Amino acid sequence: MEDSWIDRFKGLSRLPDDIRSELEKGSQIVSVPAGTQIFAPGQTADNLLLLLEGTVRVQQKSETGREVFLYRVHAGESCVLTTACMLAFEDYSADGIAETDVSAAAIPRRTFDSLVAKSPVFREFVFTAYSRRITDLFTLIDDIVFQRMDVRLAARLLELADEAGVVHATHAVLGTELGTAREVISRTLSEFHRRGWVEQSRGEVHVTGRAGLERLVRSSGAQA
Amino acid sequence: MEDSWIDRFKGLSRLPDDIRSELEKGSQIVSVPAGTQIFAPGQTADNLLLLLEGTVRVQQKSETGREVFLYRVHAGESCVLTTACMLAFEDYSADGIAETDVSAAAIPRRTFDSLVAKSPVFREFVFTAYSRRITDLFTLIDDIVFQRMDVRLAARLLELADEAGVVHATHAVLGTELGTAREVISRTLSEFHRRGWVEQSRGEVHVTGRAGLERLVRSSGAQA
DNA sequence: TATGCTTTGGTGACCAAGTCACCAAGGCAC
DNA sequence: GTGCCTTGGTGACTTGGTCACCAAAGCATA
Repeated sequence: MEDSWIDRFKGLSRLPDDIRSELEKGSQIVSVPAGTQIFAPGQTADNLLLLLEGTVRVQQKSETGREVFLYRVHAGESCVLTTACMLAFEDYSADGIAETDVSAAAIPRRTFDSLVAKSPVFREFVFTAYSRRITDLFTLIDDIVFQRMDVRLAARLLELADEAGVVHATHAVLGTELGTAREVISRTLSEFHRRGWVEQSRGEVHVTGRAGLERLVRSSGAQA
Repeated sequence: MEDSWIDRFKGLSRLPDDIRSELEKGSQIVSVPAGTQIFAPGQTADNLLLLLEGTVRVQQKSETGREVFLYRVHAGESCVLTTACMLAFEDYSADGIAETDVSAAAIPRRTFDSLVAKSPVFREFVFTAYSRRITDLFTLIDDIVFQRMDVRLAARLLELADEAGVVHATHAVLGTELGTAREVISRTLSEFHRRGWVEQSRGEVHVTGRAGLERLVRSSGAQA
């Protein structure tokens, strides 16, 4: 019991024993390969997913066919917004895609509902996750409206770079992430290159001047 | 009992009698004048508000000092996103301002928590409200990223016009509503005027050619 | 290995929108 | 009335998004 996945979630470790075991028995661990569509518009979500490994990218298809990146769910977080739709029996308008191989604890509607009813700790966990997600959305809107593209791109590069400082993404992908066009990414990256902050090769960007990017991000009164 | 405010909320009318009376006894009707700040960042929300009369505008102050309009709560709806913060004991990052005189049923945290625990119908009400709000935010992001300003302004004018077709708002206010600059509103309105769709006077816009605005909105594959 | 297709990235021209600086007219307080 | 503040208008300029291309890199396969 003491090695349960439950302990990977800060808000859940305080659960009393009876609730813990109901949660463990009433849920199951699932694994899906990278690229899997985890949920999609028009398809009712039946499970709340708590991510154990990997990342899930949540985006929305616009009426015009293009896509907007909304947020990314990391290990230790939950796809909590789907719960609204689970309990409301409404369709979700965004889709979620496994960016890497993913494993997660899947809590079916029945278990979820029962835990929300029984456990104040579980309720707090769920609403805290909500609150964080919603705040993130607010910040996203703020960024889109007021922040310059070069600052947003710099921040995103720093966020996506691996230990070696390499970002594995095409210009087109970076474009969708930031809700802009590929050309804009190309132009901005050329500018970053000119300043000696990045090197480019096909499908990846090497961050060579973290400090410069960081200075740019900080200079715009930005946070995180 | 049959004239209770509860019946103004579709999702609540199915509440069983014991829950209904708990809700009525555990909440109170409050009224505030137009312009009141109903909740603000850094101030914990203590009540879930169910709006009976009036409208509340929810916006966020950005780091740069400017404001982004997020959404508007109408009579018959709830400021449900504040519940996330109520139960998560976290601060809300947006502020809510009464646009008109407002009356609302205020449900304190204690009552809210107890109802969520006891009543599946109440849970569904809450999560449905969430789901709608979140979907709205997604649509907003989509609009901001992909929709042209003239289309967005046209849609907003149609939405804000009273029965006489008059919108009471300065260019600056319309600017914040759409997350753009006053100048852009001025220019776009001049263009609408040139096309005979609106007349302007200080602090208000008269919609004289609904059909034209509607055509513009429809032409861009927009909904609602 | 040559041939062609697809993916990725680069570029110039153009348009839409945000920013800046400034001015003019309307309304209000005194 | 006089001055002040709010509201709206305008031109010049920058940033970002769109469109139409093209070139180079990778890949399949004949």
